[in-house]
Parts: sequence; C-alpha cells; structure tokens
Amino acid sequence: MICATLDLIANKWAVPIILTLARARAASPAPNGVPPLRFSELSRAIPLITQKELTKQLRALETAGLVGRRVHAAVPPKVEYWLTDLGLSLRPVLDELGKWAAKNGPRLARPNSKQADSARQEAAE
Amino acid sequence: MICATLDLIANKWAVPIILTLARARAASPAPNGVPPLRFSELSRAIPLITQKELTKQLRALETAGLVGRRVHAAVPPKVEYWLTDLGLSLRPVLDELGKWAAKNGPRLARPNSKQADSARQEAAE
DNA sequence: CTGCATCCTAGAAGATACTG
DNA sequence: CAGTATCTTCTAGGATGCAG
Repeated sequence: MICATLDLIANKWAVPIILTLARARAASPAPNGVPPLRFSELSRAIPLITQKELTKQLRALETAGLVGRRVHAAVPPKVEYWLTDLGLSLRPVLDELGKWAAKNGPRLARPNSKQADSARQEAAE
Repeated sequence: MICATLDLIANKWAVPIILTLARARAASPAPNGVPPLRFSELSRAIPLITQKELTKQLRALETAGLVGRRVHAAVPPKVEYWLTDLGLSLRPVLDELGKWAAKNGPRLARPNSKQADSARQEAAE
C-alpha cells in the first residue's frame, strides 16, 4: 500500500500544490484556524498548472483527506483550500525525498528517456 | 527536481523491484561483492510483472545508476542485477514513505480509484 | 471566480509471439 | 534464459470553451 501513497504524490502537480499549501500554513501565525488559499491564489502560485489539473488534484487530495475545502456561497464565488494535519504529516516524507533528490538528483541521468545508453559495459566473464 | 526522483520510483513496478533487490543485498553476507539476482529470479520474485516491464524498469533504474547489470556471455545466457550503493541510499526515503503509508494508508479513501492489486508484493516493513 | 465538459495526444502498461 | 517486437488498452495531462 506504499504504492497508494506514491500514487497520491506522484502526480505531476501534487507536490507543488502540497508545498504551496504547506508554505501558506507555515507563513501565517494563525492560532486557531489554518490560513486558507483561494483557488485563484493557488492558480497564481503555480503558474504553469491548468485549471483542470488544479481542480482534479485538489479533489484527489481532498478525497484523500490531505486538503480541506470550504465553499463560500456568494457572488463572486470563493473557494478556499488548506492543508490538513494529515497533509502536513507528509512533510517528513517530502523532506526525505527532497534530501535525496538534492544529493543525488544532479547525477540522475534522465530515467525514462529513450536515449540509447551506449556506455553499458558487457562484461564477458 | 524532486519530481525527477518521484518519476523514478513512482512507476508501478519500480518499488517492488528495488525492494526485492534490497532484500537480496541484505540477505547475504557478501563482504566484497554484492549478491546479484538473475533476471529469472527477479521475475519469479515479482510474479505479476511482465517481462517487458521488468526489462524496461531495470533499464531505467540502471540508467539512473540505482541498479547494476552484468552480462555473462555464455550459453545459457545469464544476466545479473544488483542494487548499487546509490540504489541502497533510497531506503530511508522508501522507509519514510512506508512509515507514513502504514500509519495513514488504511484511511486513504481511494484517490484515483487505483486498485492496487500488487499489494501482495509489499510485505516489506 | 470557480470549475465542469469536451476533445486530443503521448506515454504507461498488459498480452502475446518470436529470437540468439 | 533473457530478452525484443507488435498490438492494444488505459489514463495522465494539456487546450480549449461554457456555466453558475
């Protein structure tokens, strides 16, 4: 079931979204409430993401319980998202991942490229 | 670039393969050489994987430097794989991931309705 | 402002058959 | 034994446009 967790965070935009929300949570000294981000704020904070993807990922993360969502029924619409405690508990995982990536990432020869790797030695015993 | 790392291990069979090789490395007291696994041994250890997928993933992991590969030019063919030190260094990451999954995984409401039928493979904890 | 619906393409992954 | 080679299906993800 470690794969279920991976499926959760391995999507292209899941990590940026989580980190953005985590930053928002850390940036504000909200004592009793978590400072939420609006949809448009998230969209601006992650410029390259599509609205569709942002929506989809937020739904997935919400379903998993990592992200909270509140709709303010008003005009104009206002929907806020925040990282739940469960979502925040992912930080050690992401940090560990980040540590490894920082250390070994630079050396990562692109993994899934179809580049014919010529430098594979065929040891003939 | 944390995403590059994720791309590496987020593939369906990457984790089972790495864990299998890691188990092989831990299981033997090889002092100067790492105990390798043959292609067929890997295939048997991960019964549900396709040959094509096994080959593809091994190539990707090899390119990334996580897995070593040695071909013995002989009949019958014999190709051995082992986890490199770099590959082994991923363990803390996977362990952290596993810890989180063990604690919060049971509560994960299906994120993308991804039926993980490979759960049989993950007795690593 | 939010976010659903629709169409589209590239790549992941499975099944099966064949080869040195 | 250790792979390639096809063929097929499925889904992630991008590009719109429309609606409440």
